[in-house]
Amino acid sequence: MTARDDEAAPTRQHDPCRTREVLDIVGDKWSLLVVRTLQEGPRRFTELKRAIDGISQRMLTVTLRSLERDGILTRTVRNVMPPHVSYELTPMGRTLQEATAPLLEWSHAYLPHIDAARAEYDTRTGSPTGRS
Amino acid sequence: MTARDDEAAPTRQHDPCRTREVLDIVGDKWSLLVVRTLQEGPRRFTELKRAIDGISQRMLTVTLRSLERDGILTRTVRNVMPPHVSYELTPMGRTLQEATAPLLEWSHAYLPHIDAARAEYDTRTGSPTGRS
DNA sequence: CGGAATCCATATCGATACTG
DNA sequence: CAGTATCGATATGGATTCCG
Repeated sequence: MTARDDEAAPTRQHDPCRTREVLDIVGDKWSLLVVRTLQEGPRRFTELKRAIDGISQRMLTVTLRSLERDGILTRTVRNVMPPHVSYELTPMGRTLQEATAPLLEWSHAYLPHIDAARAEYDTRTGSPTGRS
Repeated sequence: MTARDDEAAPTRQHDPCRTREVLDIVGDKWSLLVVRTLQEGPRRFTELKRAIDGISQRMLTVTLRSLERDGILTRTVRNVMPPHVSYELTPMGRTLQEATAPLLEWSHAYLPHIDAARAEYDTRTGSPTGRS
């Protein structure tokens, strides 16, 4: 349930709930990829679909709708034949892109390290990968 | 200049897979919350459970195991009665915490704006989200 | 105290088919 | 071209119970 009554928040140390909500926005499988692709400028539906490898039509639509609803991007329809729909980051969307940039850079830097850590863990604990 | 002539606006993909993988690490429901709580120092299991409101025992265990496997945190067991298990960020875990800090700050700043954007979108489209 | 194991509800996602 | 609708597989997460 999404209870929107946060006026009774105790303001203790930091607010635990809000931190989680940001993942409801960009924590899904494709949102960050869409935001990152749109960072370079407006793109059409099929352009996005081509740019984001592996995404299905359905998930692209769902992701775009969600981001549009959250005010991260805008959807502009030109009613011609064939249809022309363009997506573009809002100012808020650009601030999101900037806020996520460090995380994307981190992933670049540390994913190999994580692969190594996983392998080491699996070896140590005798997990499926290593086997005996 | 341009060796290629027809590369007007290609909408290329940078590297699609790696960007996604970071979400397999911190894109779940609780990982960022755990990392953020451990930012303040080592914590025991029950301390984490109390600090992260709403998390179940199962999900805390699962999340901690995953982060341990990825080398984000360490698990230290003191074999006494009652058992004493302490979790602590690794150096790599701290770099992750720093990389996600901007995103957490962003959520702090923009979540109210997003709530407004959602309400406006739902009103505009007559969406059934909030029900009547 | 700090889990592991099981059961089950829901959320998420992909594939496919159809539409204006 | 840019969707929508439906279906089914799988992932995720909560509640509960048990155990050293």
